[in-house]
Amino acid sequence: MATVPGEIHSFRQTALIATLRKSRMFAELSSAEIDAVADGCSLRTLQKGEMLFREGERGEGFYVVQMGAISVYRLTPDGREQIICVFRAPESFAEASLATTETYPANAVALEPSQVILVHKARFRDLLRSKPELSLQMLASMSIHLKHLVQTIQDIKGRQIEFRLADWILRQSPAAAAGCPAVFILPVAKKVLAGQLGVTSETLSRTFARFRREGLIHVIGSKVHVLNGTGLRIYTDA
Amino acid sequence: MATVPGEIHSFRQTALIATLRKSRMFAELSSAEIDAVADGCSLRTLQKGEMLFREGERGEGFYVVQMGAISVYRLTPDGREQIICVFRAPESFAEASLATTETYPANAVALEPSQVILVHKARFRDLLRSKPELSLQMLASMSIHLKHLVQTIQDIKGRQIEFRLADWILRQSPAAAAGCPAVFILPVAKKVLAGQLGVTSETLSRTFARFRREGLIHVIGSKVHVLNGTGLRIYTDA
DNA sequence: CTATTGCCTTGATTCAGGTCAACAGGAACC
DNA sequence: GGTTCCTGTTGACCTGAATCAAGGCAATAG
Repeated sequence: MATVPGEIHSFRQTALIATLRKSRMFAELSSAEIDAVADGCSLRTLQKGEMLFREGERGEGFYVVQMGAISVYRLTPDGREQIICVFRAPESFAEASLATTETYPANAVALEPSQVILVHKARFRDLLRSKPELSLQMLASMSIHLKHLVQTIQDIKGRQIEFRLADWILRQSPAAAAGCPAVFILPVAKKVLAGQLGVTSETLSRTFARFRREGLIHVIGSKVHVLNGTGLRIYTDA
Repeated sequence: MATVPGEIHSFRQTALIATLRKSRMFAELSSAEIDAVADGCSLRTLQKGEMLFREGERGEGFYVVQMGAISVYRLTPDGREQIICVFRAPESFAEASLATTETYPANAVALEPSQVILVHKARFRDLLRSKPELSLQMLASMSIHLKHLVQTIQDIKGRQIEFRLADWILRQSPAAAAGCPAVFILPVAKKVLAGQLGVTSETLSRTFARFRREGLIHVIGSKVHVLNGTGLRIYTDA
């Protein structure tokens, strides 16, 4: 992108490369290969609430989150937003835009101040042609998203927020899942979490309240105390 | 798979190659390349109701439908089946199994007597390594599925079967979508269609009944007369 | 120190769609 | 012929979650 003189540029580049290396897709590349990928990237900084892309825009490439959190969502015809997935470092998303000339099928917005790495389409395609192994990584990455989406579809129909919230809580805190009391901080606003779980914030609030009433958890602001992980299990097993 | 002597084998092979050529993924390959792909394939014939694979099984590769219809679905914890997608010739599915060592994340069953081509994983991966362009096709194919799933998630939450059914009907019959009266045959049993649309068969039945009462369609068995496509539009636009 | 604004909680009400149950028409089979 | 099995239709009822509406509580702005 913008040419930045020496020192700063190399600092940026170092951070960028470190992120790429942490991402699943590029984890197994050699230094030289990562450098090659990094050359086809640019960095974008986003304010909280700033859009990264919108549904219908031409895809420029795919993204790797370096910092912050990006919510990918669609708007239902009646205007509500259905969050498809929230990505954090060092996850990648919108890989699909690589393969087709089509436009992004969803919107992406920064939930907090964020930095994302844009991997430019054309340059990356060139790279793919010369590095067939890379394409297997891409396929793997996309298949994980596919699986995730399949899971989401299931969850949304598979009834009961109790289930989904209990499951989500236990995934946040391995200790709690093991049965020990534990505390963790909500990584996103409750409003956003509600979106992720596919319900309104009112419903999420009520479900937290129910868990609290049953003595399973204790919520203070964004701090969640899991008092009885085993009790939550009951919901997920149901 | 099983070696079949001369004539029959080559007949099979010809049909198989014809199907591969029609599939989006292999459409742009040369004859020699398609032959190479076909060498890594085997054919499987399924009775109606026969399982192709089950959730949790090791993925042997991905499939191209040659004949019939395959329903890919998951079971919700309470035992209902959520159909993810129904595939017909010459669509391909389960591409995701190529990239990872993981197991199939869903079940696949033949809705009618069917034939599918199994593209073996290991052999196809070898091919990918030597033909990087092929991997772009793969990526494109998977991104279409991704997009489809995103759409499905949206539809399931995005309320109102009226919408989904009206939309589905209009997609079955371009003529009806254009506003002309038209007739078409349901490609699957109503029960299955209900699953695809994410509702019970009772609800589907009632929705058909409503459309009938409103004079939009007329259903006799599996024959659907669209009387007023424009009227159906109203639901989809809402 | 008050307003304003955004986020969260809680209650009352509504409604789409699921569940249960009864029944009708076919198709396949004896 | 009758039986059984299967798919569809329709009705009665129930329920999970959305919607509407009213506050509460912080944090920031004036």
